[in-house]
Amino acid sequence: MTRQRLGAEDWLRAGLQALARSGPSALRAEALARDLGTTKGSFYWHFKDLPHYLDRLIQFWEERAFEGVVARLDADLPPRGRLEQLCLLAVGLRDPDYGGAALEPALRAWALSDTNVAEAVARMDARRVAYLGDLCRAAGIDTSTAPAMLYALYVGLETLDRDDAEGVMCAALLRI
Amino acid sequence: MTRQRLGAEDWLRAGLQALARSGPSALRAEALARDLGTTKGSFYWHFKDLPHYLDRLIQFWEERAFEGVVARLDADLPPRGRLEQLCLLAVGLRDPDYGGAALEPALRAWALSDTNVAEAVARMDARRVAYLGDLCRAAGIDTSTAPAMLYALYVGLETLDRDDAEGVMCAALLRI
DNA sequence: TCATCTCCATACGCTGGCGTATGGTCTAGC
DNA sequence: GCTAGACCATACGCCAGCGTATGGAGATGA
Repeated sequence: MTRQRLGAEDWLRAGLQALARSGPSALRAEALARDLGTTKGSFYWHFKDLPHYLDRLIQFWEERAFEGVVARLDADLPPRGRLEQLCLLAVGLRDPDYGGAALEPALRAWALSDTNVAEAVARMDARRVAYLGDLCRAAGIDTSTAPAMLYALYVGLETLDRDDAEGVMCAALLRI
Repeated sequence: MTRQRLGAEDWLRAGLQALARSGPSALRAEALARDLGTTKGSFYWHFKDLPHYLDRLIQFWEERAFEGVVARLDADLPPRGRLEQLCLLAVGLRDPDYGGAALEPALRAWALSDTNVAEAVARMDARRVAYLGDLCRAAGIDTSTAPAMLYALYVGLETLDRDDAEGVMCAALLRI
């Protein structure tokens, strides 16, 4: 049973889930209200209007999508170990509370029609590739293509949502 | 100067371009009519309604997205050469008439809210991975992960639309 | 008990896009 | 030139979703 009274964060979580489930067109006040079993009266209490909500939603994602994975890494692992752990965590981890595996593909789709989203996604990509670059450098791996390759592979595996994603990532890591 | 009289195919090409440029929400009769410098009177002459148009659009893409690349391969190249040529062509080729690099990410986004699209994309993925598998087998490459890896890498590079996509794909091919 | 504040429900006007109806324009064939 | 058919413009009714206004329920403190 869900809580009776909702907070802004409930609406944001519901937004990410709806985005992952049905794409950007699901981000509408009345549809989200149906998902949450309430009415848009609550929505417009917590958020000024739809654009403000969407801004908060991107921000909500951006605050979690990087730290959420990196925070799980073992700090006492050597660089190469952390790199491998990161890659396998990324393709394996799926938090259904925040949309699961389909979230980021949907976000990238949303980015096509919203400049703010496009900028947030670009920032996130740059941040992640830079972090992969740091790990590769520390592990003595050539950084000319490896970070971009690992990240593209991650994005592709996430998009395709294949069952053998971990196996494929593993095979790639063995060849680097 | 564009033609005065439009055919169904003009609407389909415009649809793929709009999809790539602005995402699935751009697939509306009146918006497409604006893009083509006409009115929706023409749209509803060529198509019964929006769902029929969208079905034709998926079909239009599905008929071209596989053959369009494979037809460009040199038949007299050895298997490994064809494999490499295919991968580099795929990440390099961009036909702006059919939406360019952003098309397929947008299609995958659209698939989130439309079962028919999801099925078409899944068919296409399976077909391409199977073809990569054939090439790998013929080239004596282990097929347990290589086809899926190359394809995921392709999807990721296409999604990220990086300038160094060819270089990254090249590096991956050298390690297979 | 009562007042107050937080949060939600409902009703309303507004806009934008869908699909239809109807009439206009262009072109081919005669 | 005329006619028929292919193609497009415009106007209309309809509906879904936005944002607002207003009232009501539930908790909390005096």
